[in-house]
Amino acid sequence: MSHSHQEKLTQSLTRNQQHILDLVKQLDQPLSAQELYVQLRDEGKRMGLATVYRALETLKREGLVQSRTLSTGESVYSSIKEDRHHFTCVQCGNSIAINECPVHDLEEKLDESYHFKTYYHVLEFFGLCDQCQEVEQGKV
Amino acid sequence: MSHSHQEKLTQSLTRNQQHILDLVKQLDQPLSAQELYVQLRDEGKRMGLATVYRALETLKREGLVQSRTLSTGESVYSSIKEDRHHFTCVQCGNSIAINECPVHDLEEKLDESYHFKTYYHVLEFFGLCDQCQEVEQGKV
DNA sequence: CTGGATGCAAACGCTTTGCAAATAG
DNA sequence: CTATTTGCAAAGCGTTTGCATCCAG
Repeated sequence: MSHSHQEKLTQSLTRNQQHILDLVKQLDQPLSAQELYVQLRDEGKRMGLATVYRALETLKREGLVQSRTLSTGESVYSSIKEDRHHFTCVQCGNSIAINECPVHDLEEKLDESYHFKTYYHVLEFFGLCDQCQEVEQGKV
Repeated sequence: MSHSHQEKLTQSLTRNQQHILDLVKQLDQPLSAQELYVQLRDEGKRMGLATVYRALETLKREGLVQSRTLSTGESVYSSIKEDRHHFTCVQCGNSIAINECPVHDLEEKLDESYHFKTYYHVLEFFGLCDQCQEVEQGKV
């Protein structure tokens, strides 16, 4: 049971939890619990859907995985390599990824002044995308 | 049917939509659709729960109301006066409001370069709060 | 008259939970 | 042997939707 290069975890990971973490890490895009469940099944790593949900919750608590909630209400999970922020259109619901992030300085300050231990942050912009602005103005 | 000081709305608001917007504006904290529903009922402004949901969606599309999703999965709605960001503990689920916001400059830049029309943004930090860090370390 | 708004109840879909069996240490 | 984890199916719960009715213009 090798935990590869993990730091000081509160508890060690179970086999299933490790499988899920490995999968999330190797993916380049966030997936929902159900999508991860299917993916794992296809890889031969069979486990119950409830286990996937429970494992993701554990991994989140451990700071190993992050999640964001889509406009549909479902959560998607990804590893905490880098920030990936989004603009979401309140009209069509589409999301566009954004690279810039002006938050790191503030993050450090908050951790100090509030004694937080921040694992990650989520920054989302909401408004109208280019196309939906045109639709609203009757241009289309 | 006076729309007070609203700008160029795509469509005019119905009476119920106006009631909901008024209520959201006068509240100092975000409420869920169901909480708003109860509040409206208590004020004598009776309407169906579905109407509240539909109205909030409309108000959001119009850029008159903003929402954020709690860790429980439910959405809470508030007016777009000012940003109010949060730190949420992945362990206990508690949220703490934060005043600082380093995002405005970026917001303008994005609107320009992507042709977005940003109504509002949401910034959330996730990690361990002071107390839960201590619990994890066995200090409690 | 006509299209949108509304209310109600049923349906949805993601997530959580109860419980017994399997597993870890 | 005891504490956890797991799987399955059954709830749970906020939200959405179908449909008949109501209302505004």
